[in-house]
Amino acid sequence: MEQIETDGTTAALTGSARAVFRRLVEDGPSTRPQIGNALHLSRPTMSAAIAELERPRYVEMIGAVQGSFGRSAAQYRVGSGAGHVIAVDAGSTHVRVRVSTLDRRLLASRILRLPASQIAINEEVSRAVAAEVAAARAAALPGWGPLRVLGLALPTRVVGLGGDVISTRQEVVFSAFTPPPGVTLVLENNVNCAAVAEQHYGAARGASGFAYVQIGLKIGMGLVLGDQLIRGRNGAAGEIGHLSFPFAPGASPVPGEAEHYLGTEAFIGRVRADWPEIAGPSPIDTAELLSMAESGNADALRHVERHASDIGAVVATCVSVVDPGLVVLGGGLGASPLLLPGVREAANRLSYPVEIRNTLLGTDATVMGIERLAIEAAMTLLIGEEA
Amino acid sequence: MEQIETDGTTAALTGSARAVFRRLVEDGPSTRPQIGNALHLSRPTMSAAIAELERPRYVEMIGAVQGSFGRSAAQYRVGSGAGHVIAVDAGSTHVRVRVSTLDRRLLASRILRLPASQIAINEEVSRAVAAEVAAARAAALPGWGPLRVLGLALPTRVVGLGGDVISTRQEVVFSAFTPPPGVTLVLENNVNCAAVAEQHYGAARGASGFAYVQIGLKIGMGLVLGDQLIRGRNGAAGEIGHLSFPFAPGASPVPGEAEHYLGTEAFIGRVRADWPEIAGPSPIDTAELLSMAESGNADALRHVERHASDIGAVVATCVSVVDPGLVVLGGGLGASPLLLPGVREAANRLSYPVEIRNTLLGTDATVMGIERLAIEAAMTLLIGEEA
DNA sequence: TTTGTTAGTTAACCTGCCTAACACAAAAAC
DNA sequence: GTTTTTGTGTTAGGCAGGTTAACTAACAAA
Repeated sequence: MEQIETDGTTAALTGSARAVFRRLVEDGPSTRPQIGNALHLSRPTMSAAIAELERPRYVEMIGAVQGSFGRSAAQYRVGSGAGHVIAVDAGSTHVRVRVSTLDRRLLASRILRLPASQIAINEEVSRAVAAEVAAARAAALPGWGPLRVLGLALPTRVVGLGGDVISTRQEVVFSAFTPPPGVTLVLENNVNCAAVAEQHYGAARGASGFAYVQIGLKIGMGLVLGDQLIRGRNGAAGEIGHLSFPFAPGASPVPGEAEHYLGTEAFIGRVRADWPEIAGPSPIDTAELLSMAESGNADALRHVERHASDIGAVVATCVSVVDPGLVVLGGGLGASPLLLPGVREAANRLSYPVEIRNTLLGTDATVMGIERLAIEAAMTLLIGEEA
Repeated sequence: MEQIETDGTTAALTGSARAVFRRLVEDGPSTRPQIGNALHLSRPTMSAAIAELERPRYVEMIGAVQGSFGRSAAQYRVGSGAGHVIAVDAGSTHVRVRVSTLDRRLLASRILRLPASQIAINEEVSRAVAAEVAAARAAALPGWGPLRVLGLALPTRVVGLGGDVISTRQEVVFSAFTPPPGVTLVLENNVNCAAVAEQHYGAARGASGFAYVQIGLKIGMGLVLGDQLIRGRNGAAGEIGHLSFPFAPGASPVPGEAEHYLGTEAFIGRVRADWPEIAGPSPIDTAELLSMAESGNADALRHVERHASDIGAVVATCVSVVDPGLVVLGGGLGASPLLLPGVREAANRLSYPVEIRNTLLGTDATVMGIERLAIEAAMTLLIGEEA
């Protein structure tokens, strides 16, 4: 009943072998005794598991580690048979690509700056993705093993097969880009990706629930509750840019108005309209406004404070709905420590106690998150049912 | 290595025995072949599992079922050794008690109407809970087996051992009520309980995620996402009464103001203030308002419509944050079909597509939900790790 | 009474882990 | 340079928890 894996499909592995493989993927190179102790596996079981995993080159020995006494221990890592993944962040200003093994050793990375900021995903972005993926694949070496999964982070809502694909613009990314056949495709919203990255590698490491709030050209949120990413029925969970606004007695709320009020365009517009002539030239964009505020400009500081307070009110709304306990601020404005105190004050004044932190990953968060999701999908392919 | 279970602690059961027991708890009496087919267990394994479960009386045979041909099949159900649970809904107007076996056979039930509507939980409620629980326990028969779990649904935030218990008032229920020693206690917010009940037995059966919105004296929400109840770091997930309000440019939002505006007190106040003198006497409470609206009174209908629209705006806020895809309306006003179209229209206009339904369980939802949670806790006690 | 069909038990086996005991390698002790 | 100490890896055997195969038991219809 031996299942010969000619291509990259699931080989029938024993439970302990799966656990060992997962451990090597998650925690990087380890010696046999380290793995055995961590997973509470006996040495014979470790021997059997390693033997199982070495046959399809899922793992490979990379050396021996000598302790103070005794025989040296063999060290293993994920092997070439496990293959690799390509992670792509198709953003509005850049296309970022990471090619990595399942244990996140970087095989190649590319960054393309788009000629102009693309407000929505379009054919230009699609062409750029096609070119970058082709370039990454052309550089492939035999030691990379098979390509298991291609992950794509998109600045749109993303719905699965059952959903209403038309209403999202997610298909536009394929207008000029044909994904390689036979490779599993993983699509995810870019803010959700950033949240995943913060959860595993960034400011939310160790938290079982938190909200990642992106504050930039658009505003959005990625929600992780009970250790799992919340996507929503229409892929719209966390679409706080779509909150209706204003919300007051007698007022007529307009859907999506929160984004128009809180996005950088409207924000910088209000700043410039309100800028006193004697204070010199008004800032041209939020980056300039931030640097003016950093150097102590009182008018700039006042506007940043005000915006932080507005963001805090939105954060408070989210806190009242899901009570995540932790909020990580990201995106162009959210990465700045200047907004942090204002958001923190407003959110805690208006709702339940919540910790607020800045991103630790910055612009790399999205591509790291889609990389993580691609690796998880590859693990499901290889050993089934990632725990 | 045989573990003799003298009291009610975990007996070391085999995996298949646990699965059989769980199946009997969840789906009620079944024959051996039914269970075996459903769980893909061979007949020898079924024999072993049943034998294991019969020794501690976790299951018992209750008869034989005859098919069209062949030998009749033995039918089993959960036995007295599995014990029972007590579920208590300590509400603001009633205290409801259900005593049931783990497979939800009702052993006893009690309803006490409180002398006056208690706006918050207090010693009066605590005394009532003590009396009702004592009465239920006094009626216990030997066939009920041991009391495994006491579940309490409370109209407060509920936090676990790690949390800030002081801020929640949840301890007030124990001011005059001492829970029976040695019995596992399960506390949960009453709206969350109602959500759990709708998820398993009511309007949200089969949905993997939805929001239960309670509209009555207070407003609140219970969130189920990815099949699990979302409680939040401070037990405040779904506390939409605590949303700050108003939320508009230049306005100063006040925390908790949403409840003051949307609760029945303020609502009926606005109705009475606005009531035209020629329309006759104004309604005294929302129940009267609803019945006037039902019989076609135009002024009553107008106010109900307006309120539905306000509720719809809050629902839209929740939909934009978590996109549950389904919202179940409950509570005194939420149970009425009159509000449904207005909420549905406003929510879908202001946010993403969302199905809106009325509760199917009404005032029983909370006690049924805490019963379910108590049973789940009892299962964890008996077989560990409820899947 | 025979026959066909379904229910349950017994026997034998398989998988996936374990412990016990032994063989092996490398530093430390002599 | 041998021997000891200590940790690494393998071999042998056992056990838990499932399987299939084959038999016995029970019951309705012919």
